[in-house]
Amino acid sequence: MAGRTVNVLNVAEKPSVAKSVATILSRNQGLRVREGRSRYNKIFEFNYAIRGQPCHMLFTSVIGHLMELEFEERYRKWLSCDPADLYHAPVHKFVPEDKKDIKRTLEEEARRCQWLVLWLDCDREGENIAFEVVEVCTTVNRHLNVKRARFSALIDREIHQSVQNLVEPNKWFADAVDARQEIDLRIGASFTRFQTMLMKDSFIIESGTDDRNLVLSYGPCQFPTLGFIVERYWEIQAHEPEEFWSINCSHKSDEGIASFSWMRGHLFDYTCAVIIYEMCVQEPTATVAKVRQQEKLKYPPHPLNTIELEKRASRYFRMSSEQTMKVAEELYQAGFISYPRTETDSFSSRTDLHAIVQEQQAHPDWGAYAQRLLDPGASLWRNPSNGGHDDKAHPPIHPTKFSIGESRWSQDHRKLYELVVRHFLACVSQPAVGAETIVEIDIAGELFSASGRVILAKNYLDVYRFESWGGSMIPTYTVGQQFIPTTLTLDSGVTRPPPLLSEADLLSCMDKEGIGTDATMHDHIKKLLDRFYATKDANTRFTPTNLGEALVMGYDDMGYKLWKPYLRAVMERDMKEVSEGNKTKAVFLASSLQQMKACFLDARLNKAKLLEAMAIFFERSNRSGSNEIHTAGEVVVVRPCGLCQESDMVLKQNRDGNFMVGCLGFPQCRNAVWLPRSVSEATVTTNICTSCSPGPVYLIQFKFRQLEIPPNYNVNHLGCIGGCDEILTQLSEICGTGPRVPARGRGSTAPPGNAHQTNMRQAVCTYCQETGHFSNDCPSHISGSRNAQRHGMNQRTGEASISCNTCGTPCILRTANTSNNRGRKFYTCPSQECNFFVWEDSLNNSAGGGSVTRSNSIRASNTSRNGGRGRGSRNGPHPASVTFVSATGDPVSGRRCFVCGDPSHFANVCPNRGA
DNA sequence: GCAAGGTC
Repeated sequence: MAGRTVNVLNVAEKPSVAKSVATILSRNQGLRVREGRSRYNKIFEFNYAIRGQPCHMLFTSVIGHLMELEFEERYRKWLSCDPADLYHAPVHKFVPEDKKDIKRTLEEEARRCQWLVLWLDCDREGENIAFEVVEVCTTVNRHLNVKRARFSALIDREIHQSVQNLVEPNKWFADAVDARQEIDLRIGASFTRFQTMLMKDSFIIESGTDDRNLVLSYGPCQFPTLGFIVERYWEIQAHEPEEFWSINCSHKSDEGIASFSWMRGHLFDYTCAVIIYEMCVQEPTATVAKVRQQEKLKYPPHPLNTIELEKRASRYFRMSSEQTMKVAEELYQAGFISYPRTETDSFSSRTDLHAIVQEQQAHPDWGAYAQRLLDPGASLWRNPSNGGHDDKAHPPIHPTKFSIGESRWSQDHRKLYELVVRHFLACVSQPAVGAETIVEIDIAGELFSASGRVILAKNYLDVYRFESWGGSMIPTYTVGQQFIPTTLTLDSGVTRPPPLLSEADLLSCMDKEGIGTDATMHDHIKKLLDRFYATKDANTRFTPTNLGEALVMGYDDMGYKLWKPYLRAVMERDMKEVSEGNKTKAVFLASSLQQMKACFLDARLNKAKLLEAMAIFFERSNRSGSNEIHTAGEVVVVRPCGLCQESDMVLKQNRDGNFMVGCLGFPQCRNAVWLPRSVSEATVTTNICTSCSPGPVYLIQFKFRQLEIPPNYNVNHLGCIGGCDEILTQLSEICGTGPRVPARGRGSTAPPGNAHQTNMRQAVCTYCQETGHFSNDCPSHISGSRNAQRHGMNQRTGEASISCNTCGTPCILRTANTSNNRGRKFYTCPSQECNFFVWEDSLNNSAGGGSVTRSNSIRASNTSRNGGRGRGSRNGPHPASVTFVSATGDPVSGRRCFVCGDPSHFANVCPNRGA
């Protein structure tokens, strides 16, 4: 159907694509360039034949979306309408001022063309932009023949194939985006106006910004992002440290030292751990059960996409995702790296990977590595792995131009270019190879293992300096070999809360839940900082501000999961339905907006929840004299923190009204003393306690609620939280302390209307029973080893009624704090030598004979037989060799039950063992 | 003064 030459207007999504495609199609022959109305969007001209039809091709571009969506004028002013009206207020698309010149170029060129070919990116947004271009062009030329070019990479064959097989634009794809835009706008604008006006009227909000500019925005991406941060923060607060025990063993020989860890990991039940430990100590000979040697590979990363670039730049350089994208964009604009906004993490088989490596051979730092890669004799090359993502539009991020660093580059430019190059070189390299040895030993039926690793070939790790693979040597062992452990200890530990979310963690959460796109995730993160919803520390970890926490808490109290990723997930599913033609845009819009409007109206009805949550952190603006004792920001120091020894401990009142004295170093330091629930008022005085340390410990004037304390206690009390105050201790025990209900944590299904808790659990040491620290931080400890612990006398319950059967020292009565036995009392010997332990309730149980002497304590001493006093000092090294002796000083030989002393069985099967 | 999505 060859005939008269037709003029074809071709439009790409960005200038770089217009240039690339024009260059490919023209084969760089007769390609002319001229200026358009917009300085960024050139117009390329050349001749081409589409299916035999001679064409004069004009190739230009837009810069992403050409149009924006906006409410009609009369709804634009914040006070012009009820925010609820924004769910049905008319909206229209328009070309914003900064895109007008692009529009004019399109109009001018479209007038003289017969065909319009759309070269927008082949995703939903691209299809939507295509329809924006169609609207602009067909408005001035109704006779345009509109076609779509589908291409998945800027590669010659693909582009030529694409132009010879033009298709129709996909309206369903564009519709899905239209609907998303409209829903985002209506939800965002309505909630933002509502909550901003509500809060600004009600509270004094310090946000570091001018009150006039304070906007409390709500958005379907920014709020779930904030939700991730708050949820983690709550998880940390709700964490209840739990003590656990593990048995550890080391063995030193001429070849070095091996640390064996218990293959059970750890136990939360102290008694069980002691019983097993005792079995080990009775028969301490270790027998090597298994020696496994295997080759281990550490693979290089997948090719680099945007999210990985952001995560790695954050991890390796602590660069913010926003800065990373800004620098990457500049490197891309200057031609040094490929397009930085890509989901793709696998290279097309058509990419000339060798050519990219070749370019890097001259680099002073990694040039030699690039040369080795290209040397077939070095066998370093490996085809890159496939990460499983492909946006069909862009390749993984890789270097496109060699540079030893340009003079105008900042440090960040240098770092990011280096990361892109090294990552690429790593991708085409062999994995690192290590030889791993795992040794398993058996002590009295318990298994322990130790491992060592030798790196045989670093391979990709030679160039990818950001990753490492630790190696450690252990002595050689053979199966059946026997030895006496150098140390065998029962150690305690405590479970720790997870850390605050890092930027890399946050990006992972967003990626996993589909919040934002690779090109926008960093924007959402930045928005949270700009809105003062969250802060980021030097380690790139995020903490919600009071404002951020209050907003999430308020909506959560209403029972709405507006701060969860579900809303976005549902919208994403609906968008997919629309883009596949299974649901119309009208149906999606109507149902979604109806639901959201109902949610909005309900939220507004329940605004008291939002106000309540805000009132926890902020002062009411319409009340001058708050009757609350401690408002946000007020800091009243009670004492220096003895745990972290860095910060002060201050008096605080939690959301539930309970008082506590907590460390300002929270959440890094979790030292806290909860005060009795019956306290109605607490004021720090200038009086200083004469006995508690570290001081000064300021006395607090308490007022108790009369009805909540026994009649023999005074309503007013000047007390000390340092541990010396019997009255405070007694009232804490009688009235209880701290939160009344568990704090919300991940997946909490707490019904709306719950009182809120911070639940910074009261720290109570299970050894000395003092508040303010856990047993692993107990000052009474001499070392972390259970075998060498000295227990402080319990001030409250120190009245020992029984004595240790080994040393005769009066025992202390303590309270178990493990999940299985919480609240149960037991006796232990305060001596560091004895491992005496007995449940209080078992003493009254006649089945066990009622005698504590049935317990067979064990001690470990060094060979000098000095009674063990020479070992276990806080910093002292372990002795070179240790033999185990029984309580009587005889070498341990026979097996005896720890509970009843019977040599016929072990304690774990003892018929007399307590529950 | 609101959203999220493109991109110079």
